[in-house]
Amino acid sequence: MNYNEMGEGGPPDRLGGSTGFLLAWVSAQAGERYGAALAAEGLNAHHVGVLTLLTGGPMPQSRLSERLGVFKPAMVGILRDLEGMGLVQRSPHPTDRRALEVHLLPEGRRRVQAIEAVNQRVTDEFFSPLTAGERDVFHRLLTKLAGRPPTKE
Amino acid sequence: MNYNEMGEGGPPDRLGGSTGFLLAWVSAQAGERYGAALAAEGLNAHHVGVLTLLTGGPMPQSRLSERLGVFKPAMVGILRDLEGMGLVQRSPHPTDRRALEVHLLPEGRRRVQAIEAVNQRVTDEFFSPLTAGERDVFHRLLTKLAGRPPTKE
DNA sequence: TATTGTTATACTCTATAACTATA
DNA sequence: TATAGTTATAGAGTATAACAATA
Repeated sequence: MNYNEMGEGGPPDRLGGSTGFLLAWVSAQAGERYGAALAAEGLNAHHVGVLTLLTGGPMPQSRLSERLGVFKPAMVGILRDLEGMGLVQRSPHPTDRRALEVHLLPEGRRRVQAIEAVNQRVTDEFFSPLTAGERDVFHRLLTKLAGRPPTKE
Repeated sequence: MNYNEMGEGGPPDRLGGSTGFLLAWVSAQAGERYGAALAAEGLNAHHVGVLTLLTGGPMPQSRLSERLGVFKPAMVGILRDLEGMGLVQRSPHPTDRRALEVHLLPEGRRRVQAIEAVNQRVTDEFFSPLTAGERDVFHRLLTKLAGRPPTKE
């Protein structure tokens, strides 16, 4: 279902009453905006996922696949992109010669900061219908639904 | 990004702090559960969208495509499915001989009620981490984000 | 000339299989 | 025998093109 094309003003009346449907629709709208902002940077969600994970330190390619829920063949292309942009580097794993360890290059770290700025801007715009207090509540409720201990951004 | 495979307990730490990411992750989880429940009924989101829209009365095929944001060629298959299940019927449009008007059959109306029961059950389960009051708040905040006048389920 | 519904086709994403080189 | 990374391939899902019938 293409929630983004379902009408200009919002979801159809007869479907918009369900909380689950609303959740899907709002999330699709947000994804559309984030995606467009990232595309302007030449990146997609996969790229951002990899870069963000690597801020915690280098990681073998196989763990990146696991952590992001991306199949290994797809990860090959993602890393080729990022390496082509000079954002990451693949180097031999110190002990396992089958594996490649993926490092975040300085340019990649700068890009992560740029992404965070974009994220902040899009978030501020997207959640502008809510007051600051409402945003906190929304974040807290999402955290509860995600089944994690509540932590604030 | 396959948000459903990103770990059993929740989104990765380094990504889960952003409200936008949390929204995408929670929505993907919900979609996964709704999708599984619908699949057990032999339906998908497109089928449900069509059936739900038709509860308001018959509609030409072209308007169904518009309202659901589904391309016309895809709608052909969706309606073939639903007609095969005996849930809808396509009949000649009274005035425009190019068009086909799609009607909800009695069996289709019963199925809509079954879907609503499934929806209610999955919703209750999915939002069980929230109190009743929190669910209302969540629904209201989603409605504000969807840019519609607040209406309750 | 434009629109409805259809078929045919292309393109993107995602998933699986199979191969190599290691372990 | 199993795993890491790769290539090749298959499959959904989705978008476009083109057509016949009608407006």
